[in-house]
Amino acid sequence: MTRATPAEDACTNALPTAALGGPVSHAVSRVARLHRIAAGKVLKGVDLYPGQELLMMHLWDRGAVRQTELIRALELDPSTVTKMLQRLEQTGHVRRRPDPADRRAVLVEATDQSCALHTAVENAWGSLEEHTLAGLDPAERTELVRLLAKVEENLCRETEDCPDRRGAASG
Amino acid sequence: MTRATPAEDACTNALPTAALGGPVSHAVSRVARLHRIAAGKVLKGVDLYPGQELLMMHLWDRGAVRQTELIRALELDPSTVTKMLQRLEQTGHVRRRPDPADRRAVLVEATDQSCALHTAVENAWGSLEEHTLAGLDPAERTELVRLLAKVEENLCRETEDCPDRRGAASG
DNA sequence: AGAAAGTATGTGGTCGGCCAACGATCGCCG
DNA sequence: CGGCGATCGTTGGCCGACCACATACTTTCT
Repeated sequence: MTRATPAEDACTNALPTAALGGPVSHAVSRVARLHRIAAGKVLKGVDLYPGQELLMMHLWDRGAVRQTELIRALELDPSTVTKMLQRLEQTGHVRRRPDPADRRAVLVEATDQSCALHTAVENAWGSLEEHTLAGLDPAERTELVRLLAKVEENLCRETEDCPDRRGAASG
Repeated sequence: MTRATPAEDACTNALPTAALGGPVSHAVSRVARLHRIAAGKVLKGVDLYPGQELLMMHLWDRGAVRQTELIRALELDPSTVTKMLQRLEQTGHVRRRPDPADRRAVLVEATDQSCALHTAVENAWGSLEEHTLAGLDPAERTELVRLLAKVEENLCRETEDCPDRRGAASG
């Protein structure tokens, strides 16, 4: 009677009510957690914590930006970004300077030191992705992305949190 | 060039390098975060924080258990469970008493008060699941679960964290 | 029995992440 | 020019989650 999907059979040995009532919810949490742990391990080598790499990538990608920009791009809480930046600054990955054009704002940019990690991080990120998707053929990968995107949109609608209704794509 | 999948187009307006280098990793983090937020909102009504509901569900499902059992079932760090339990105890959802059979261990069980929430939580969890999967037909849902399970297994292998090689499924 | 190994749990510290509330600016409008 | 709402960022508090380390008890082995 303890039949389960292959992965569940491999990683757990009982299906609590939670799994029956919400298999996807359950799976998402677990996958996310495992993924974060895996990311943490990979990132350890470059002195970054999971979550920080996304921020750094954005910085490497766009150069000096305001925190607001990061907040929007990463879709995180402002306070979260502030604190991440504080630590990142302290570890020398990031530099912050006041925006001459707007004294409320702060411009953030990656330090040269951190730029040295750029490639390493992207490689790590890439191999993590590859590891995550091991055993999935291209069609399955595409499908997974598609389904995940649909789910994301559903949840996005719920939280009503994504600042999309502003036509920012046009500019 | 700003082509993106529908959901990304709906929730973000630019694809950083991160998204290109690891679309699935990216999607998983975001879906998980949004899902957690959604769960948080739903759970607010029952005085629980996201994460706690899984623990409670296990308790409702299995009655009095040891922390070890919870740790194994939820696949969390022991210290995490300890702290969750401390808070849960303080909010009156859970009771802890020493295990007479093993004085190292502690037996945890849901309080009567918390049992009143049982149904509410399961309903909430169910509707969250439904909301998450809105617009996905049964075949897509199955496929999503299947792919997620595969991914989970991949990551599980990496972290080498899942205590599966012990034949506990018999019990 | 007594030491060594193993198990169950707790502590302290660090992070990411959220919310609520606050100080500082900028901008618009009267 | 002066006020007032919107915007940018920060602080404090709290939670989940990790790790490393410490403690208490059990089991096993000599």
